Amino acid sequence: MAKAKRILKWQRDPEGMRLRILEAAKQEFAAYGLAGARVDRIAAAAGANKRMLYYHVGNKEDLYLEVLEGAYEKIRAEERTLDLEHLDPPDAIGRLIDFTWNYFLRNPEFLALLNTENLAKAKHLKRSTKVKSMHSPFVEMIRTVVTRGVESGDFRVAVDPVQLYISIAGLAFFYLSNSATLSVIFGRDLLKKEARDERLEHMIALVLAALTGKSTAAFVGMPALQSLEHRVV
Amino acid sequence: MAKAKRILKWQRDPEGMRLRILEAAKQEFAAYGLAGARVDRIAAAAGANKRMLYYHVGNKEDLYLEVLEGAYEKIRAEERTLDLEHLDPPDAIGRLIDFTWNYFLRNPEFLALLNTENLAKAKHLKRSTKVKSMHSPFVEMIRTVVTRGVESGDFRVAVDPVQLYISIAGLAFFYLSNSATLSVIFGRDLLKKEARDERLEHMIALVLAALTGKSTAAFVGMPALQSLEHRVV
DNA sequence: ACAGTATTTATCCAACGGGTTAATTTCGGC
DNA sequence: GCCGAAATTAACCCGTTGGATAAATACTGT
Repeated sequence: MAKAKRILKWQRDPEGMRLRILEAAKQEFAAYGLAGARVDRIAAAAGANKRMLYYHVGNKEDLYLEVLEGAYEKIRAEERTLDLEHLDPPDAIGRLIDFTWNYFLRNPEFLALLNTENLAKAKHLKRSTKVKSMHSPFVEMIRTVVTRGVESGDFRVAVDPVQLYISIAGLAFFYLSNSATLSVIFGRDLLKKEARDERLEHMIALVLAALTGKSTAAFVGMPALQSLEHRVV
Repeated sequence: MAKAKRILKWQRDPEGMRLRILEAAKQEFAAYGLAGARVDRIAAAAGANKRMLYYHVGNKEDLYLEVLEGAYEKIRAEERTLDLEHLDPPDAIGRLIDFTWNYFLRNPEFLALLNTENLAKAKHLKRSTKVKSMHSPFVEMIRTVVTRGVESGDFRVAVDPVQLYISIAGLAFFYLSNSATLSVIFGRDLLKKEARDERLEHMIALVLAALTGKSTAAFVGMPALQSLEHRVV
């Protein structure tokens, strides 16, 4: 966590301060939820005085909403860099699953923030004009991929793209978001490398088998697939 | 919420009081999370004096753990009544999905409690000897169903039962737990009757298509399946 | 009856936590 | 150089909240 630079007494840095506050707030809200988050801790982590939060952003809920909006903006931005258009339909779906999985892995705070917001019954999201205008490009992407797949004969059947999107997200989200309790229940560490690889393989195999009708690696015991993801953004 | 009976002054009812406290606590923790829950609200909802919580259960965290344990006990009890053994493998999987879906629908607090516990990185669950000894019968159930399915030729491939269980739970859990934010994002009410029916159909079709290799209703546009669930417990 | 214990009520309080007030310091423009 | 707005700090306010104390009341066994 970047500490405030105090060369002599202090320096002005409004933009930097704002960013540090939002980053600290993201970590805090992700770690403790909205009610559990502490304004003082955010300020301390940001290397700021508590008063700064109110000066630069607003009260706790404003801060929370801004963090949430930022989280959505970030994933939407990355989603847009994925162009599934010129991939083979099965590859496109595999890539989508791979991206979703790795995005969640790389951004665990995003999962926690979504859970927090759902606990609040999306109260803040509903008020956010910003987020509502950022519709995910995925649904249309998926729709065209599915259509292409059906036309080419790669896919046996058409699926509602919203259902498919929720399914793919759900397969990844639940595993990661609930890894703590699941690891206790099943008595094995679901976050260790091998377990993560196995999970990705399973998800891709499950979805592709359903769509194409052909079995793939995880279902017939082949070695793990290489992750398709490269650095995005 | 059952109010304390005050016929004349007050009556003793330790067991009833305890149950009312736990029920009220469950609702409160599910609605606000651990940090957001208020001890006074729990007491009020239970028709009890706040002191009773500490007398009958313990402090806030003890109360929370007891609620969590109760939630696990309840689902495990219902799970045990489902015997998938003498069903056709595909029917058994369908029934499992149907049960999971409807259990989550009937017990939304369970979803919220799990999320809360995962936010706490399963800290309480780890300490609970009670929960750790209550393993879900599903994993073994699924293992034998899958084996039978492969032997009978109904299923093309063997799957790790833990992966399959997590996938089935995830398909249902994510949809329901995140229905608030997803409904905003997609601009449609995911909890209305038709949407719920459609989701169940989709989940069953997805998993069975992957396992059996045959397309089913949702994938070819047939009318909705009837829910298989009957009252349990 | 009555003694003793279990259960419940009525208050209280110290710490916490979000938010505010007011004073201080930096720095760009003139 | 210096003025005024912007940025930052320090200190405080005050309602909330988890938890505690102590007194009152109901029930049980004898």
